[in-house]
Amino acid sequence: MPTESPITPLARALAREASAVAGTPDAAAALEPPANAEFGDLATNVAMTLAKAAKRNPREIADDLVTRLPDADGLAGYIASAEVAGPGFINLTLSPRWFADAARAIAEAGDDYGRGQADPPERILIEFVSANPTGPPHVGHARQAAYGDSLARILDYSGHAVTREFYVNDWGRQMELFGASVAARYGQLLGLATEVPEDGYQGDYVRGIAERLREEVGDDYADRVDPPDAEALAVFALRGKDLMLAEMTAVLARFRVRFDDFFSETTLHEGGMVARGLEALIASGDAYEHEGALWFRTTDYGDEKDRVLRRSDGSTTYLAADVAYHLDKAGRGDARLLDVLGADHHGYIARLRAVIAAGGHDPDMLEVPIVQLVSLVEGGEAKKMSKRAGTLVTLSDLIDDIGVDAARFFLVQRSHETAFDLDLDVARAEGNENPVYYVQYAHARIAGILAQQPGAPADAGPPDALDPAERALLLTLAGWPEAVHEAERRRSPHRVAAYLMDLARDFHAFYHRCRVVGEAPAVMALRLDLLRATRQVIATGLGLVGVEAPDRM
RNA sequence: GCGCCAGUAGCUCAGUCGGAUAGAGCGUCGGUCUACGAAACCGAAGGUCACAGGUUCGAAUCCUGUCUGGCGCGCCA
Repeated sequence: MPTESPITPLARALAREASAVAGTPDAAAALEPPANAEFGDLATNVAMTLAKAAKRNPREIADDLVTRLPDADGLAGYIASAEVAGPGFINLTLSPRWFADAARAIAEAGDDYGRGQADPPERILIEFVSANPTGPPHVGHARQAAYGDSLARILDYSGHAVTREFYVNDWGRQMELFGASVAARYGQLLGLATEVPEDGYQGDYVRGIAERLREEVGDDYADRVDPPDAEALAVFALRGKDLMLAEMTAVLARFRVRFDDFFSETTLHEGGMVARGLEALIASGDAYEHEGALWFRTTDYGDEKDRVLRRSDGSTTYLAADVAYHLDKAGRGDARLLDVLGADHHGYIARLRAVIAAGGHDPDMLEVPIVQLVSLVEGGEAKKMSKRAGTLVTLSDLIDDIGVDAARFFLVQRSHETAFDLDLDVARAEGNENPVYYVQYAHARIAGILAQQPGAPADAGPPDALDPAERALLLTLAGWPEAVHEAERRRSPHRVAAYLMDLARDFHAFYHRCRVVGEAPAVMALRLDLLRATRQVIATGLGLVGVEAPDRM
């Protein structure tokens, strides 16, 4: 069963009392730890937000409220003190009993603490990475993969029904070029003087593809690649693509990224869906002929200019396939479509929304999170990456270099809306300068203690007093459901990473101030619950961003 | 020129339904291991939140304008 934050019941009780005092039906009560811990455990601005509606001085409302709170339903026994401060803030200090009850509740909720908060739960189709199957995924794809996969995990954890899809651009001129490039490398393996086309794929990985292809077909195509015939090229393109895609899937799996579906663009063309999509747009008046080409009237939906669907030579554009693809996606029964795109595709958003709208759907069902660029820094300088020069850093290279945990944590730690520099020297470090170990170390430390101390004393009751570090740690633990909820609502996995850094910091501070083993039963019981709760939340949180939570390091 | 994203500590970045003295990691300086893991902790230095106006009890946060940076603006994908 999903379990809410232990602060939530307090907030509900507070809102009820505040409404009663102010005489207003609904009180919006923010109840959160204050900026400065000296003010108490929790603070609320409810008196100030109610002041206008109630036409009363906020301090006056606050004064009335603090006299009622300690005895109110749901609060009795939990409020150690309530004071009015500043313009009308109410500062609360909570009793040891509340901390003990809260720690126990979180510890016992296990992996369900923070789960299932989607409001409302929806069927969501998330498409991400969708790298061209003509080459290995690079660092930019790595960021999109880390973002998309983490987001999918968070959406799923929050109660949405998530499908993860990879759109395969396996059609058109680029595939022909890829086939020709593979064919040329295959010819070279047989000692022929075949050359990769000028505008083809020059990367070394094409040799690898050709080698594996040769293992499949042997020398059967020896006399058909110099010069190549059309049928041979088609075979090289198709099999090359399959091999490339298999390799891509394997690397992504290594990166702990999985997909439910791989949707082939070719099936849209061969199945007639592209043609039917264009006909539908013509029928609805959303497409028109001009100078021999077919245009999509995307300006009707807010785009800057209309876009070509079918060129004057009769061939269809990339957009035509995307019309078919998005009409298909929109008709599958999902409430929401998420297209995760790179920053260089942001100009495409208006077009995609136009497709959805022209298909008779609510354009707001489509969300397009844009993942900004990531650049690599090494030795204090930007690492130059060039596809042509072969200095592109692939996802595989990145994993080999800094490891999956560091790569995923770094890539998801920053907001997807911000371009950032990934410092390889820091990410590579296995020591204290690497943030991912800061979080993992907290988990391993707790595992070590709990391994020696199996159970808490039963019925120990709350301790007489609390250490400030205990208060801070529990209040941060109480913030976990809100952190996940925010990550889900804002499509921002980096909120989870930021939360984990905060939690790890509070735990390490707690650890240094508070011993667990050998303390009085009531103290030890609370601290063991804090350890169990912290360990669980770290494990859950790291799991949501695809990072392991080791028991030993 | 138009559009999207950004501009917060020496560096990389959090902070975005407006709240009290703006935070973290790294880096710098100084401390802490004879009790549960020092990959840790404690303390210090370090900020005109790009700039200028506006909204209000209150603005890093909302509005307007300016400047700077990244990306985009094809009958390419």
